[in-house]
Amino acid sequence: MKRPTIGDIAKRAGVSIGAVSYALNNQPGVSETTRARILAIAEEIGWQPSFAARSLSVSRANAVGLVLARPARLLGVEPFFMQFISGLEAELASRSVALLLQVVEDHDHAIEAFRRWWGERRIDGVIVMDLFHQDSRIPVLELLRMPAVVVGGPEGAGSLPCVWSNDAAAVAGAVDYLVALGHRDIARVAGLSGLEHTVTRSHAFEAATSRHGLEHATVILTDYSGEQGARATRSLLSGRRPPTAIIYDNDVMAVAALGVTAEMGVSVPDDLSIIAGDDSALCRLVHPSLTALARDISAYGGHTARTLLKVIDGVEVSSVEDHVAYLVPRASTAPPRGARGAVSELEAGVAGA
Amino acid sequence: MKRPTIGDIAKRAGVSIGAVSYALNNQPGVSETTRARILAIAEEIGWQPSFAARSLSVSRANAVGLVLARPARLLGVEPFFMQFISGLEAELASRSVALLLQVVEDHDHAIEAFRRWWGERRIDGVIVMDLFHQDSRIPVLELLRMPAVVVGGPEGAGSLPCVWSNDAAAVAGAVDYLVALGHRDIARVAGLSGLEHTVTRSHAFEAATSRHGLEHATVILTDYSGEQGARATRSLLSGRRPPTAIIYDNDVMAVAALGVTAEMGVSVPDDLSIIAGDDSALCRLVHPSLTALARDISAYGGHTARTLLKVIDGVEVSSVEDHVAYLVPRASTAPPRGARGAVSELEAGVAGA
DNA sequence: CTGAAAGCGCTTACAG
DNA sequence: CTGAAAGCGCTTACAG
Repeated sequence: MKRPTIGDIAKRAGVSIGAVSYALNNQPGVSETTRARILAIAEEIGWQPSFAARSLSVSRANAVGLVLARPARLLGVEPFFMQFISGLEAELASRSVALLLQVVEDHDHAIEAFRRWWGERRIDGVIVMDLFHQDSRIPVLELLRMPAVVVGGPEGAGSLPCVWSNDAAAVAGAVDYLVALGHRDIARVAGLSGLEHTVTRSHAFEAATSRHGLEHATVILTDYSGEQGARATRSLLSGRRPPTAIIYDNDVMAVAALGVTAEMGVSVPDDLSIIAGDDSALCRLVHPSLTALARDISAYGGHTARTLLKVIDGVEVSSVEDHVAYLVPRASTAPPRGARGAVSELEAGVAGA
Repeated sequence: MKRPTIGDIAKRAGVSIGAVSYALNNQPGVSETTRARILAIAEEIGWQPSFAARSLSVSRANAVGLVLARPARLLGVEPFFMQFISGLEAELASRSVALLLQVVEDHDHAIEAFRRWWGERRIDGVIVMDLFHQDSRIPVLELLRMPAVVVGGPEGAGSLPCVWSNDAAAVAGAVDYLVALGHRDIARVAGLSGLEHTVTRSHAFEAATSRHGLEHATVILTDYSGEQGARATRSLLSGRRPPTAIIYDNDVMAVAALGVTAEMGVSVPDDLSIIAGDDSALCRLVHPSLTALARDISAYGGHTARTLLKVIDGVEVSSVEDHVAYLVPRASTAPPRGARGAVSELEAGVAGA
């Protein structure tokens, strides 16, 4: 009933354990016939390598760590994470690398987890999500010389390799689209102010709106939660000059905004156009369905996994760009009332001519 | 630059590695003074135990596995999972047990993962989610004599310990509430037909509705996705005798239903009352906010973790009951139009007397 | 191509 | 209380 070891195989095959090891690992050093015999015996007695023993010998954990530093409350509603993790995990599993997951409160605890896991040689590398501006995790990882890949960047990733998506271009594209529809009053409800990509997106938003000569380009910062998204929306719509379009930094807040418009009697998209910053099933669930900036999040996770495995294998990797998010127009965006009237008049004029 | 081992500590302290091991593990066999000296040295040179070496010696992995067998698409939108995992992980982390996460396509792949992890002694136990009726994973785990705890049950969990919540009572309570409001036509949009708790809930729904003498208690099965939730809602509302209240098996479908009612011009809660089977931030995000069956999912995860750790420690555990979900009334439920009229007449009558 | 042996970094009886 | 040694199950130079 005890689990079989290579010693048991060696005994049965009448060879040394070294030979068994070579055979099992497809190394030269055994004849094809003995290799076949050894493999057959291993199969027969149901041998499986001891993970700990192998780890100890080759000093490799075959595992990577992911430490999420967001409250469970926010992680839960945000479809992004589970989707990213799925893609990440699928790629890792295909190379028999395990994923260790930990959820912590802040970066200090994340760093503690890195230190412990790495010190124990329990993981071969980590992936860093939710990159902050001046992120305290980066210098620690650099110091530990720990294989790591940052999701986001490249600004703020320090010397660590990163997999990123051009957020600035995506935001600019969204603004361009709204302007093309005729909007002049566009606001943005952003995520956590500490996040590097919030900074990037805000800069891009400002650049794009001022390029188009828009003046009232308000930005409100939130924690990504539906509550704060709703609050920001109420405040924008109650202002002296309410925007005719709002771009949200995720889908959860955009959905919450839809609730606020219903509550305030604001019609979407007639009175207000809404763009969700992430696209998930949520955006198609609600009515009207939400125009969104879409990306294949699962593939992004897979891309990240492959990059980390390269880094662990000692391949020199710097920054890798993933696809830019693209706009998926749905029912929540349309020309603003005024502009539509203008278009109609124009059409009428043309028709009359 | 090489990582320090207990050998290094022993050399510095001028003792044997055995003594160091005893000191580090708080075992008797060393005097307090040498223990203190050894601990100080360990601290000083930044020693951390090699996870693999320790695992190999004590033959314990200090890790548990979680294999999710749902498509990423569904995992992502469902806030339940991330919340459950957070609670689970927090409890595991507090005892320095790691969580290995894998996402697979079906139960066969899940079983394969169990076999591999267990064979490699990479985990000490697993937790089984989404228990199916006649679940193929159960007999395998029983055969492997692998520590495991089932989330759900106790029906269908076989001889495995489980942590469950009384779904039947929760559903019955929801039906009672709707009936008390005056509803007589109540439908249920259920989740995956293969899931054990779908069966349990359907039985409870039938029992409750027939106890109240309701006749048109339709049940429609779905895959939990918003798409299918929306489709089921459309079909119910387009029927010859549309229900005045619908109970959904999760929150995602209830949100989707809200989209459908908007699209069809059905007013919630005037024309239709909606109850969501899970409560998450989503239910408060939308407008009208959704009445829901609420539970502390994170605590449920923690409870599950503690139970599994007990099982791993050899404690005899059978089935453990977690809290029953309770109804959180919000804006999506109200008396049906007819009944409210009736109540008004009644009041009028009373007032007139 | 094969065997005997050292080593990975711990834990734990077993003698002193 | 302490030291020397075997053992956990592998991998990998090193001789034949």
